[in-house]
Amino acid sequence: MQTLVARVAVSAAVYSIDRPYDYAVPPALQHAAREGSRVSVPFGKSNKETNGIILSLYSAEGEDKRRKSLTHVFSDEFSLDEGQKALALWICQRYFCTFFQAADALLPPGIWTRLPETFSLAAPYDEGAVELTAKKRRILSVLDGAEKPMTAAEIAKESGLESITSELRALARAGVLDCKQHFAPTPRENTVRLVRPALPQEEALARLGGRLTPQRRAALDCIYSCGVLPEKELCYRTGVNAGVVHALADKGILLREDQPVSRLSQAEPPQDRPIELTAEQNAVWQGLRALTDSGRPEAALLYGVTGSGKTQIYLRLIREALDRGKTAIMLVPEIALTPQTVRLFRGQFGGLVAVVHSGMTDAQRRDAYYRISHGDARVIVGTRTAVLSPCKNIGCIILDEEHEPSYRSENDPRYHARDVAKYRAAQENCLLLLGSATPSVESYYAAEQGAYKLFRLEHRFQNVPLPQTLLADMRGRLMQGDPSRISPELEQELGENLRRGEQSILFLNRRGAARMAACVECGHVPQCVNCSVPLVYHSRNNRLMCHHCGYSIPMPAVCPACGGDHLKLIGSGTQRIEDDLQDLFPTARLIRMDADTTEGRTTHEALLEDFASGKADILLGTQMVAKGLDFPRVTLVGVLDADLSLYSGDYHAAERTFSLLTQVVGRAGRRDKRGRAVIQTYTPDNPVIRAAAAQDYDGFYRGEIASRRALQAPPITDLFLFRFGGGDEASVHQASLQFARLLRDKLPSCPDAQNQILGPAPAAIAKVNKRYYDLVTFRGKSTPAARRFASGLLSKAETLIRGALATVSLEINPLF
DNA sequence: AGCACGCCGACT
DNA sequence: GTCGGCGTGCTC
Repeated sequence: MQTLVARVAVSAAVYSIDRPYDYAVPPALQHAAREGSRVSVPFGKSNKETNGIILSLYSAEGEDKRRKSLTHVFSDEFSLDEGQKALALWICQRYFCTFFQAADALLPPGIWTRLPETFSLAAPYDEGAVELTAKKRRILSVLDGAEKPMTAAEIAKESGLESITSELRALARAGVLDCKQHFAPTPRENTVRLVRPALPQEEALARLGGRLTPQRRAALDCIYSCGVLPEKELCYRTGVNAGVVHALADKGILLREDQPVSRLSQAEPPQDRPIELTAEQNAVWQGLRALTDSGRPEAALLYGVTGSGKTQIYLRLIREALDRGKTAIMLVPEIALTPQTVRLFRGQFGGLVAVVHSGMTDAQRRDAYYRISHGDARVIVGTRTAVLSPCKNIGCIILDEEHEPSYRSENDPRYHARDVAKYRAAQENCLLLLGSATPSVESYYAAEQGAYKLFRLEHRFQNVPLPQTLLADMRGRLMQGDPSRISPELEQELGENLRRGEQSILFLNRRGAARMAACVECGHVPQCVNCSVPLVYHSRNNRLMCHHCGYSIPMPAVCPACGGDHLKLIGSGTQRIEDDLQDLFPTARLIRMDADTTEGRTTHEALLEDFASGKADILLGTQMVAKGLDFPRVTLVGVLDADLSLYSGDYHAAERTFSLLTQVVGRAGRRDKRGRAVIQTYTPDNPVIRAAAAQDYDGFYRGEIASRRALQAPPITDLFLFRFGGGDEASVHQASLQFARLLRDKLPSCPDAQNQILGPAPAAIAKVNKRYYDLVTFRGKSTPAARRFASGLLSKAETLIRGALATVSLEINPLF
């Protein structure tokens, strides 16, 4: 006897048991089940209904007793194709997650909706089939009195019992209860109801004759002058009720149709505006063009100083990909995905653009997914998640500001958009272009090694000179007990700018610079009860808040430890600097922008607009003022606490600081005016600070790569980091210790690894959200063999720690 | 005997 | 991760 069997990747399978599981396809589902289909299957001893994806189908002879059957096949629209399957496989191997986790990341959200299982008595039931505990009797009596099937939650509520799932499962297995799983239909595409005339106007009027009421007349007048309108719009414009429109449609005078929202934007045609290039840009473009013509996978790094016009080259590349009938992916950092950016690409490529980012609603993301997978959208503009888009036939993938940390996912799977892009470009034989004014050390190293072709744009647009930079030494002031955060150098420059009516930006390097409360008497610093970090003062609500978990307390009047009234705020928040500035320059108009003052994107945008239109003299803020908009009238930039981000202890610290400072300083001066920058620092001799002040990337890179080599840090070698986490510090510690011992035994047999183990050590922030973290690391080259070895160890670690109330994950070259 | 808890193996 | 089976050991 022949049975159709599906090999399924199952969502409930954890890493150490992640493999395809075989299920019989019941006849009723055989028409729907395909390779790539999303399904529901029973899994585990309790046969819990679990999501899955069919990897392949085959026919088998005879029966296999152990084989269970598919329960349900989800709608076809969001099934995985071959390319996505290969990508998911690559992701789960590279980022140490299950196949299902990887595959799910490629699909839009909200497509797995299932209703809770319901239970009912299987009448008549056999009393002798199970031994009935008091709990089970209670459950049966509740169900006996019920009119319709109940969910577990309803039964629990009705019976007053807790944790009844195991009883319900036992009763279902014994055949006493019927367990039913229901599936909600997958949400359809968002649609708009459009209305258009079905007849010529005279004919319509004739047909209505005397029944042409004023309302009908208004609706018809409107629709005949507009042609097509959304029904809502028609009602809105004419003030008629939707019933009137329905009546006209029933009489065959109007046609109503549902149009997917996603198709509407296609109405906008591509602009085909000429993309002008300077001589230097053109040279780069010709070089890249040669790469796209090669028909092989190619990768290039475009190192171009701020304002050198990288975007023009991106537009040209995308245009060229479209002309060849291909698609293009344009990735930008989270902070840069502003309405302006979207407008730029829409202006050029019109309705061919799909925007993809994680802030969109589920329905919006499904629409975008639909348009991309159907080939309606061919230019994908978005943040890191856009690199997972279901586009086919890719002509080029571009990462702007490739060094940005937002390309790294912080949730499982913890992929890096740059690496995924590299894989996809290789699969598609297309060009990967990485652009940056401060390339990541990794990428520049790869370019040096010849893995990437390197292109440079050395000249700023219209040859605007780089700002003149001044380092302000803060050390002396600190020792003299001068608490002011504004150096005399900066004060003087600010004063000058105000006199001349020019704008200034002050950038506060917030990393570690937040305002904490500390008792001057006993030294106590209020900490978060969940996370091992100091609480940060927020002036908005006068509370101390945790930036990791959101815990907060009102600002205490007295020291919670010693009861003294000397609890003071230390560190410098933007609020405090705002006060200082207001004291120094009482007439200056200030805009302060940080997490306190800007809730949500719109206020943020509005503040920047205000500043751009000259409604303020000084913009003061954190990270968010560093990037994004160009302000042509800004001629002075000040950086406060430049070095604070240098000492956070991970190997990315110097790189992050350099790129931040370079970008901020690059904001100053445009067109006709040479800008000035003042960098306030406590370590003016630090080579990273000096290189940033001089806008000297090459100098920075040479120093940094030497120090990475000395430290044996990436990209010279790779770090395999196992992270153990759990609520109980002791058991996390025990687990990581036990694992480190295991690793010591096994590591000598690992190909491409150095036989040296780091840790277990507590993570830099050891406790986050009531969870403790321990790290165990080894160094090696991230080769397929080494990754297989590490994967095996992760599985072992997972089984090792079971019951320890701990979890373990593995990352290569993570952020700490 | 009756059950709570921890450990262990299995998951198609 | 989650369940069920089984042993241990405590309690009525």
